[in-house]
Amino acid sequence: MSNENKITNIKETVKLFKIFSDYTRLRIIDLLEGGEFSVQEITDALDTSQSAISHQLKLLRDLHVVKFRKEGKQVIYSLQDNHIKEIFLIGYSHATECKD
Amino acid sequence: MSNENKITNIKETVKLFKIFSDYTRLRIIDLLEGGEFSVQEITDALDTSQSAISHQLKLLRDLHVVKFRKEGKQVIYSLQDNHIKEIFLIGYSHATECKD
DNA sequence: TTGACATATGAGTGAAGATTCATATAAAAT
DNA sequence: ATTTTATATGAATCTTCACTCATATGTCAA
Repeated sequence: MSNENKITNIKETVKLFKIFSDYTRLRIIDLLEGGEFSVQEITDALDTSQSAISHQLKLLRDLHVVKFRKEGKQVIYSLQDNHIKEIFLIGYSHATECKD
Repeated sequence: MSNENKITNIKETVKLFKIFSDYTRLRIIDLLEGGEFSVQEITDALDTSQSAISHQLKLLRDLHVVKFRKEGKQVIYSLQDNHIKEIFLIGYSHATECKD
């Protein structure tokens, strides 16, 4: 592999890990693990401001981590693919099972 | 599981993912994948200031990601366990193989 | 023991990023 | 049509964090 590609790959990997490296975002992902939820439900569940949640959802949308559908005035979010689920679960188990 | 524990677990997971969410740190980890290297070698390989590298190494040390031994005036670093290697490689392959 | 080299570290700076605040948009209800 | 409810978003603020700069520590060589 070229050095350029190597750099690009590392940078992509950083981007991926960054998704999971914020408390609010990870709680959203953790919640959405369990199904689909409206912004309201997410906001209530995480006890965080609606605005903060919406900003993070925008981020996750832009990164193709979540998808959404509209239902009346509500917007229902869910995880985009299992891809994300997998990485989250692997990290979660590593972080919790293997204490040093 | 209690809610307290859940929160703690998520926070631990965030910490874990944060390790991998910086370009310099990830390059260090990627390099150390290949064996042990002195600070000098790391500094040269990553073309970054010695100070910046040392600061990140301190972080990685504190998080038990790397271990080190002294050899004369040199300090030789290597990865602490396979644990870290695994997560890095999983993230790396997800980030690079599965393009959207 | 003095000087050169390797690494570590505290303080300061700057940039990225997460939250708040105010407000916009859009759909439903009255 | 107007009000209420749900969500989104721009700007400002505040925080986190990575880097630089200066300097400390420690080891070897002369």
